[in-house]
Amino acid sequence: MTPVCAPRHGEDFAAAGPLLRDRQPASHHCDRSYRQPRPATPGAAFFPGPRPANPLVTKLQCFHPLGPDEAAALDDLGGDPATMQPEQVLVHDGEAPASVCLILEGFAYRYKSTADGRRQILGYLIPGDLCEVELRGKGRFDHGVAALSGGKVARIPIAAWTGLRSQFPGIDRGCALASLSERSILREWLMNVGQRNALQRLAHFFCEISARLRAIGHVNPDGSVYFPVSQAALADTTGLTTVHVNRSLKQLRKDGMIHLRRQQLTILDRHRLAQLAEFDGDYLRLKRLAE
Amino acid sequence: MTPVCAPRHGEDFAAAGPLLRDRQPASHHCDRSYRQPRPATPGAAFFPGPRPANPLVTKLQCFHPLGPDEAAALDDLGGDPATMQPEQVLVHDGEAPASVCLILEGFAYRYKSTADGRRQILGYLIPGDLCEVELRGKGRFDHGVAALSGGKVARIPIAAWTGLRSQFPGIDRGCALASLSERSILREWLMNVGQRNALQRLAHFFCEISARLRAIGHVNPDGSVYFPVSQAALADTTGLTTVHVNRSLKQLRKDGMIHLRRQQLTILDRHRLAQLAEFDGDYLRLKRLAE
DNA sequence: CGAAGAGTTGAAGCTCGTCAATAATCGTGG
DNA sequence: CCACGATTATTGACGAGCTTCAACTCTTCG
Repeated sequence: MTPVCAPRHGEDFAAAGPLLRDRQPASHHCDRSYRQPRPATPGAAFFPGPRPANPLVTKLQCFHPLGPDEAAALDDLGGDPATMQPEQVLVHDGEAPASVCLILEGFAYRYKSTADGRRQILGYLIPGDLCEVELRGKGRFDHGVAALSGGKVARIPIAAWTGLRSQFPGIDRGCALASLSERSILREWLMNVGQRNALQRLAHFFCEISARLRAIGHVNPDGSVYFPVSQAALADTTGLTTVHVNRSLKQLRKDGMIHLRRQQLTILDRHRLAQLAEFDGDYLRLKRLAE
Repeated sequence: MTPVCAPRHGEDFAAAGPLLRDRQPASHHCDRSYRQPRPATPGAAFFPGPRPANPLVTKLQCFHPLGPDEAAALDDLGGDPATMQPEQVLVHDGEAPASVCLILEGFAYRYKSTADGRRQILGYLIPGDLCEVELRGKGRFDHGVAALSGGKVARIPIAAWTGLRSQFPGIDRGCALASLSERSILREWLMNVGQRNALQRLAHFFCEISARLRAIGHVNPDGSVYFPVSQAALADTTGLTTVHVNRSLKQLRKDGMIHLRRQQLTILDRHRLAQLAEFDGDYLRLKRLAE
């Protein structure tokens, strides 16, 4: 836990562009937010090649095959993607948003906070992930959603989105399966935080997020993945403190399991890491897991 | 955690009736499982009055009003309710059951186990709760479900159940809302285990389960509720050990917050308990909360 | 370069876990 | 109705994992 009210230095989504915060006084700071993350080693291409226009297509196809018309419909969704900045709130706790929120680039996270500012991260949203309104109309969020890194989001009006889901059964089914996957992840996280020690919790999270990133093709040629998760966020994810996260990471590094530096995560020994964490990715329900 | 392979001394549901275990050698032990729990104090009526035939109706109405035809359809579901015995497995981890499982009496729970026998309880099923197959056909469980106490279950064939949901929109919506409630509970549990201390975790769980039981009318005249949850189960729910649960309960009792004895839980000071746990029942999404 | 954030480290302490033994309770059979 | 065996609850002593506090270093970015 980290005793700061989440989201730290949070900004309102609606007031994103012009609003400047004391913490980020520079005027074109937001550039950073949707720039491709810099390579881990100078010169190394960050992503294998040009990305498909709509990561949602890639993501849904991890769960259910889409027809060409369905993929086209999703591509047409577009709208104007907005940039998101680190710690910017996408959905407030208690809000009933009028739109569905699609992550195009970067990471976001769901969270809950305690009165004294402790924060629990409830899940991560990576490119292609949707932050849906639960059941038309009725959907008050019982948690918040915020950007973890800079990136891009698309806001899709609820009407348009439900229309799309009802019109294209493949999309609908893909989303339903993705939603089940999310619930399975929640259960696994509860297991993680409730029953495993610090080393295992971190190892499990690394296995999971790397599987998800691989599934949507977000792997660098050298096998590393973009991982903009600070140790403070790791702490709030695993129910530990930053200090203990730091020490546990040191251990994992010493044991040759991972390499984590400059927002680049490399899993050096997938087998041992999974064994330590008792990780079995079946619960993710991904059709095709890279490798 | 409790280092025993969950479900402890588990029995197969299919082989329920005749199967006897070394641990329970007596031949009519199963009597206990579907008997009404005995009164906390001799002579006290356990339930206010005769219960409605189908607790599912009561439960769904906590989320969405049902038409008379819909309630009638649920009543007709019936089938032959089977008795369940404590620790009997209702759905195995990894199973793809052919029926939906409705709890009629008693408590059940979802769980996951580690290799070394530690167990995390992922949620409780109380009368009226359904253990649905997730998405027709595809539904392999990534966790197990077992009876916590003795009770009764009804098995509803998937086809009949999906038919019912598609035929009656009120039922369908009620179930969808109930499912959202379950997910919200999962998130709240993650928060609980990740960010709160032992006292708070227990307090929060008591607040939650008592709210759910009140919502379906399972309250005794004296305000107590049937609570067949052993300290070992509480430990596996909260990610603590039985010893520490025991000490924390002692503290809660000393502070005059709860009374817990012989499977009867009374919340003596709801306000202070909720305050300690930072409990706000909104996430349960119950339309009418008793009181 | 300088400031701010993120990561790292040490020392001390507290919450919670482990081990182990005793007491209370429950269900069953005599 | 009481006694017995098994499970569950309770307690003490001790130890470990994790937290807290606080300082320092490294990285990032204007």
